[in-house]
Amino acid sequence: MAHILIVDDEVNIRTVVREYAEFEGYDVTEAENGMEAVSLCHDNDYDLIIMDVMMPRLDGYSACKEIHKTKNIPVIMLSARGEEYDKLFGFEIGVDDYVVKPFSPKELMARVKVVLKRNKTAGDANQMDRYTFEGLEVDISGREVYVDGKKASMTPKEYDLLFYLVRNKNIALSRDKLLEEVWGYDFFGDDRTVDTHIKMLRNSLGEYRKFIVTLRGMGYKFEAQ
Amino acid sequence: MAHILIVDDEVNIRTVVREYAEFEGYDVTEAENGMEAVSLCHDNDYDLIIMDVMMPRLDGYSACKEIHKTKNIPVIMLSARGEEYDKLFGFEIGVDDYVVKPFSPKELMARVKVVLKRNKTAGDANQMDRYTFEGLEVDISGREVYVDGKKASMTPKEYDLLFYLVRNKNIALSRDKLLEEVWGYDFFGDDRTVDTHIKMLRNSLGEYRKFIVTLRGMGYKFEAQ
DNA sequence: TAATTTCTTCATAAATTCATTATAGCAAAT
DNA sequence: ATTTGCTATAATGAATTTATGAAGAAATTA
Repeated sequence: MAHILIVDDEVNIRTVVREYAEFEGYDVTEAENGMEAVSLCHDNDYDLIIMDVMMPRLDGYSACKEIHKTKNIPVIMLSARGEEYDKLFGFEIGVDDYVVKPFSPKELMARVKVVLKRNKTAGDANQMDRYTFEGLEVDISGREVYVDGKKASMTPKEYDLLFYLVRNKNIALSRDKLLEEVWGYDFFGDDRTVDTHIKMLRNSLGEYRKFIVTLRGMGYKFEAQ
Repeated sequence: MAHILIVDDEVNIRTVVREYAEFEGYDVTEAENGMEAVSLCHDNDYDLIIMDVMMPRLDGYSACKEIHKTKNIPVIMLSARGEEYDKLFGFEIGVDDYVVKPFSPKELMARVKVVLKRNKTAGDANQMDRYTFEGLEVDISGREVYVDGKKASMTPKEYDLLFYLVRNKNIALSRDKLLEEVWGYDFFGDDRTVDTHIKMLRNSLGEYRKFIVTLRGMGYKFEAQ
């Protein structure tokens, strides 16, 4: 069943939403503010976020933007009446729906249902994830890479490694982390294996090898945008 | 550009919405009640319907149900405050969004934008059921395949496999994914079964076998256009 | 039930890719 | 400037993966 993250600084709101959501059969996790939500999303996968706009530490919009940098999770915003400008703005940055406070939990649940259903069918087959960095195009769903418009042919490990790096762009990744995520938790080989594959990947990327940065004493990072 | 049908018995509302919609670049048609809307939808194709709930002759919900019997057009409902039961009910019968009267035209336009965008990506796949790739014709609804105009006779699994590949063309598909989607979740056989059927499918496709690409270490992909 | 078609598994050869090692090269610290 | 530790690269044998043909099992049809 779907896992929902509820982000609000008022414990009463969290509790009410949690109760209704759990009654509907969803798993629920709570966060007190945007900062906590971002951190939780970094380490976990949620299917939907219900988030207040006004919160201490990090507001709902900023948190939404931050989370969407790395993950594509639908968001329902809880906002006070009369924040129309924010509404227009919010749809732009990837908010899926708004519920105005004070809200009816029933209506909120109806909207949760709709948003989840919508994203289920969308994400199933045709969720395109395609990235462009200057002349480098990385089409993860199509498992294709173009260097200056020309298709690069790479080995499986090169694809897997590049896709993982791109998905986690601008995040430092240790060799251990890469081995665990790209090779699998059951791989107990040499650290240097990563180096070799980074080398081959760099060759495949030509001038765009520059996006793969060596973090001396640490690992690697895909640095772009 | 998108064509919008506005259904409301109050001419002032229709006019305001029309002006904002046309400013955004949409084509607009008006209807006075549900009956008229149903009749218009019977003869024309609209991309979105904005419809009031309360109308003489035929109310919004009934009209929505009636229209959805034959066409899959997204609907935004205009409703008065405090119609919560209706909201829950509406999501069930295929209403995409609600806007509460009195509404801000700006907000309405923001929601129009979201709903259209959502349905653009979703509706794309559902309509087309016949594909042509050079001399290869794939008629999914007719369950027929033509190679250079000549009907190819294939086994059930070959059809199912090809249709799934074509429906998800340019998307990398793992053997597990194919087994799950084409064979069913209750198939617990060998991975290599896919290979064998790919082989037979390729033979059936003759020169157009080229569209089925092997993704080493991963699976297969139908690559075309 | 028998005949026919289709499906799945298995074995093998060919092709590709991988992990490791050794060595050279580079960067930071002393 | 030298040392130390880390990274880049090339080479190679091992391992993995795919294509294919064949055969028995299963399902469908007559």
